[in-house]
Amino acid sequence: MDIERKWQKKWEKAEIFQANPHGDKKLFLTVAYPYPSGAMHIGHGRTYTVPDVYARFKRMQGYNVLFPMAWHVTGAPVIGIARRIQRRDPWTLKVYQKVHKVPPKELEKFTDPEYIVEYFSKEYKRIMKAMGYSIDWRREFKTTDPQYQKFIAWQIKKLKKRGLIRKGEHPVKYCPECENPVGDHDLLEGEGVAINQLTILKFKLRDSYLVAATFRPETIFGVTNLWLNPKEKYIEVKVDGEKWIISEKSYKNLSQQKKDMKFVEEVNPEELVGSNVKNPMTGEEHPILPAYFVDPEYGTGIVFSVPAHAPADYIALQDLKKDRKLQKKYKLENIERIKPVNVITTEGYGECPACETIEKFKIKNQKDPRLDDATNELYKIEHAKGKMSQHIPEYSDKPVAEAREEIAEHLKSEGKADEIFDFAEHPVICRCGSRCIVKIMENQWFIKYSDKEWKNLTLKCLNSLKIIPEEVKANFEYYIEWLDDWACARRIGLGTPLPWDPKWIIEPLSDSTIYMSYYTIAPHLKRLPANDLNDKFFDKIFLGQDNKLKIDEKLANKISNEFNYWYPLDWRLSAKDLIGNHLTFHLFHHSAIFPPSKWPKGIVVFGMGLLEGKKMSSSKGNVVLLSDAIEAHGADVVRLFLMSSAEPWQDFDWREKEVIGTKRRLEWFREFGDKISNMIGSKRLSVSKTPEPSSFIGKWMMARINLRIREATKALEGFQTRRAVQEAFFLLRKDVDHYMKRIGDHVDEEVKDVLRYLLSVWIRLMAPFIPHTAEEMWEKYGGDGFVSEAPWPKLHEEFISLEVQRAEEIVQDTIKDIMEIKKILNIAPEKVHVYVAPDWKWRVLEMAYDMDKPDIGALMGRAISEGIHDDKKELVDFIKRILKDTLRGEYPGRVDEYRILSDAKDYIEKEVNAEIIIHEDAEYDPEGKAKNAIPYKPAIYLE
RNA sequence: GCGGGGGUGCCCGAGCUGGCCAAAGGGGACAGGCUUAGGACCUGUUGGCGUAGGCCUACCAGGGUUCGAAUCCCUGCCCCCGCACCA
Repeated sequence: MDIERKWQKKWEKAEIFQANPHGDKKLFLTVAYPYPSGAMHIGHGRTYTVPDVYARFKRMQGYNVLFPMAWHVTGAPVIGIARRIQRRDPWTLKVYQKVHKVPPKELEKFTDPEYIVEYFSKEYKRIMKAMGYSIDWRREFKTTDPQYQKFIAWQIKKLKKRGLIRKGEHPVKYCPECENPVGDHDLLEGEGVAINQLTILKFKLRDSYLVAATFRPETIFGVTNLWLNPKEKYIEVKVDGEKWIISEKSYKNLSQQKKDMKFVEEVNPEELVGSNVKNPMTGEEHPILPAYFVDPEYGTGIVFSVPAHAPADYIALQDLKKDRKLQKKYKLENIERIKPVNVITTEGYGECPACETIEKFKIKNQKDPRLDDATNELYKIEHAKGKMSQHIPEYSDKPVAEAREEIAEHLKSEGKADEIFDFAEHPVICRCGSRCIVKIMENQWFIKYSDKEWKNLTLKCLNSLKIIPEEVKANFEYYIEWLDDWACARRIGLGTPLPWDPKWIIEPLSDSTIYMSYYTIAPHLKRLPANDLNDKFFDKIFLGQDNKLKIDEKLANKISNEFNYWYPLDWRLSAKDLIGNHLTFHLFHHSAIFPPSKWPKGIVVFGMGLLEGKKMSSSKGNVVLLSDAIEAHGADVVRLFLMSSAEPWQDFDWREKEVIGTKRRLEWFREFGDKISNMIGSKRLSVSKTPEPSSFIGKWMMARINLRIREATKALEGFQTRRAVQEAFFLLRKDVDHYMKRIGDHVDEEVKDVLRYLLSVWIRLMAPFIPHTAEEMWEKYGGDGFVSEAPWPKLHEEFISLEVQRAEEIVQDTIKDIMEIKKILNIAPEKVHVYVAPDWKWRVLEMAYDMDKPDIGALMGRAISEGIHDDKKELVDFIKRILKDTLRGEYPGRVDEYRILSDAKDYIEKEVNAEIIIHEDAEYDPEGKAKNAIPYKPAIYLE
């Protein structure tokens, strides 16, 4: 732990992560800046470690790397949090005490939203430093800085000038008590509940209308009656000169959507029951009937009944038919005569799909909880596969999905229908305790992502960049296509006011689309008065316009040059769930504001974090704080674990047990360093000198080291951190273990050279992942300067010889074969005879590889004609054998098996615990085993 | 519903441009070494069968292409994620 702090201080003092323009190999990467409303947990740890690892890797490769960080403090959540803290809301207090571990003294100050973000951004910064991130902190800013606000104002004005901003209205979740729109985090109940658009159909009753809300306007042709709940209160309201009858409970919601809606009087639902209303489509008369399943809060509290297609309607009708008392009470007659009317034909269903569904689900009455499932199932099937039935005028044979739209449009245009919004589920309750409603926000500002031309430009931008992983590209395409106009301003929260309509605050996703460019100039702007940073200034800096500025021209040129040096952004990293908004906006805005040469060049998308297999969630307390993890295991362990347990775009799972396993492996690495340095003496690591061993195993080790360099480098280039760690650590470790076993105690100069080289390479390969440990070892074993600035291990492709690796495989396979035979025979032989394949077998093999499609006949023919081997029986047996399983893949080339095995003789003897006799000719072969030898697979005889 | 991604050995997870895949790596379990019995560490085993290095059964289920499929195609079942004004 002290080691980690020590190196963090040294880095800071040496300013090695401060990036200034120089040289032409630059790399600029950013990761989504945090919204500091809570403590940093291990999920965040992964998010910020990935870019750090990549930044460190690229720095070692000689790039001038810029990795900056800032704080996204714009938005509403902290306002709500502060309010709840002030109110001493027990749930909020508990979360902040127990989950975010805020000390009581600090928590007291959390009634100020600004303080919350200040507290947590400090905390974040502290932990980011403790994690060893190679961030250039000079560029730090927060999104409420006056200079940044100037930048945001410039950006949004730019869009407005391009005609990409418009005004309109928009439905939102709204708390009438707080008089504010509410987000999911503001809710006590009803998180994630969607807002649905419903069609309302007007059924005329005398001089007023009963308005029924529905998702399925197309079923209007199958209406048999209307339902209302006689236990609830109903009222008459005036809308646009019309009289509507709705439930009292729906009034609150609807009155926020129909601005001129006025309460007129209460209506007794009991008196309505039994009267007839007129169908707006067909003009038929339908009776109003009582039903208790009708939810007065949902829609309008009035439902029209389509018993053929709605299970609830059907069962309610059945219930009513059985209930003589109720019929009598409301003087209902001819109830029996009401029959379901089919309107939709769906394959697999008959005249009355609702009846069939009721039977399938075995539903007894309208109080059955399974009724929802039944309704849902039928709804989905009919929507997906249903067609309007033959007898329906104008719409017959039309798919339901189409007919639905057309019918609603048609009725609306005739004034017989309207639309409203409602929550998909009730209730939705604000943290203040009151029920939320859907409110139509008027005069809302929108960014016009629906603009066709803009979409095309953005698609072009998308096609010009690299996306990791590639699969999510389809996702981007989909979102660009699908994205509609975005409400880009809010009435509450921290942020930048809209320049032309300052009572609106620019919404947080809209103010973080091109801010990466801001990092490139942030250090300078900090020292300039915000008022001097007008639009002309940004036009000059970012777009190269030749403007007269309030600030010194030389300085402005310098700033502009720095922007041009760093931009475009090479990599943007962000989470998977932000593809649909932030990342897509990022592309939209860049394409609208910057020329193609400044468009982003790459995007990396992250997965989520799991904790012991369960989804992490701060609000549920299911998190491990990053600071606790560092405390318990050390930053390098946390880093290594996070990087090795999953690729960035996959979900990772924090399992304490495996974290501890990672810790042990890291300790092993440190100890291994000591072990090696003891073996080779305390000489300097050989960074530039590459050994050239002459022994097989030495060559093999060099091949493996370089193979790992190659693979780890390739993996890191593609942000495959897990793969890189596998190669650079686990697999290399396996190779090294093997090498150590192979050399036994023969430590000669060659071995020392190889080990010195190995250690030097290995520390550097691991440095991006475990920078503190790597620095410590680098220093200890005599590396030059910081390992963070050391050159990335150079790949010597020439060492990666297939032949050398194949040779070692022969040794290993031979041992394995001997062991297997020993096991089967259950004997402990004194001597093991090993026979290598004779020359003629190699020649036949080469011949076989030479042919396009080797078969027995052709091979035999050629072998005989060339007189390769006299014994035809042996020849044909061998050919059969190699045709069966040897001829696969690429021919690795002929190897000198005798030399290889002789070279490894001592080792093999130790492994199999018997004397090894290697035969080039089968001069001693009592059981005739030698004939089994084939290339790469010597014959074996135990005695 | 729309869109995206998946189903691999006890668990996690690689492989999935077809052959060297009974399938990397980790975890767990078992056995042995070490040690004061423990912890840590090291070694080995971890689908079945087998008296000569082999055979059989396996990568959700079913079908197909191929000399050959975990890998390609079709069908079905199941799972996960996003769908907005929320960072």
